[in-house]
Amino acid sequence: MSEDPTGRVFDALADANRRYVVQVLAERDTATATELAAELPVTRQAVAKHLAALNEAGLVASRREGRETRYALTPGPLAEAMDWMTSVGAEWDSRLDALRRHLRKRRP
Amino acid sequence: MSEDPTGRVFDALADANRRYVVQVLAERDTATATELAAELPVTRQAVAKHLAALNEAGLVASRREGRETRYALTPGPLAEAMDWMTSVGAEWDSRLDALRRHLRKRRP
DNA sequence: CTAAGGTGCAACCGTCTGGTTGCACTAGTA
DNA sequence: TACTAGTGCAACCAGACGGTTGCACCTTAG
Repeated sequence: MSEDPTGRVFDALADANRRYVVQVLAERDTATATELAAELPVTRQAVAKHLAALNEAGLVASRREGRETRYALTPGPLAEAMDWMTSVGAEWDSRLDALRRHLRKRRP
Repeated sequence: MSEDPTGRVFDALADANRRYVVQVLAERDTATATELAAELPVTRQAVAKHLAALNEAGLVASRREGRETRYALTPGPLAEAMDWMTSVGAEWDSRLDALRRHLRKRRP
């Protein structure tokens, strides 16, 4: 994979625990590794690794705050990944129409 | 990962070769493993594995045609993956606005 | 100062993954 | 029939991955 931004995003989102972290981070604004570990069936260190992966994918940013490190989303790369999907999806298209209609619903 | 449709899609799209296969399959309608292998720096068997992965993710379907097996896209699951992205993305939002405008451009 | 909560780093382990090679099988073709 | 192109299957390998444990290092509360 190495230097492949889109690939890193997809790879980061491929893990269910990582997706859960992203979801939680989307609801509340920030969270720490230990907080997240409490809601997941894995160790705090495992979560830390996941956060590191998300960070390397550019999806998350860390900020030290006293004795804890809080993480927050940085959604730029996610849009890029979606961009890849839409541009490829535009080629064969018929299904994509349904998708577009679906997106419209969220923004009347 | 096991039984995780969304995860399998993201995982399938995480590999650059696999994404290239999807891209090619989006341009021309169908292709065989050997055809694809000719345009990639890997063996035919490697491509076959990638196609198997894409197939398991539900992104691709195979059809035997005489002595060759042609593959074609089945874009349903891709929309599901995008759905996950949009529904999560909707939470924090500001960046998502730019994305929506971007999508609108493709469909005036 | 001391104790405790929160991190980070490193080693280790089993498993999955992308890739290869080798071989056997099927289907058209000369 | 004999040849050739296209597949499929299996074994194998090195490296990455998700996860764990153990420990040392700050930072705040008593």
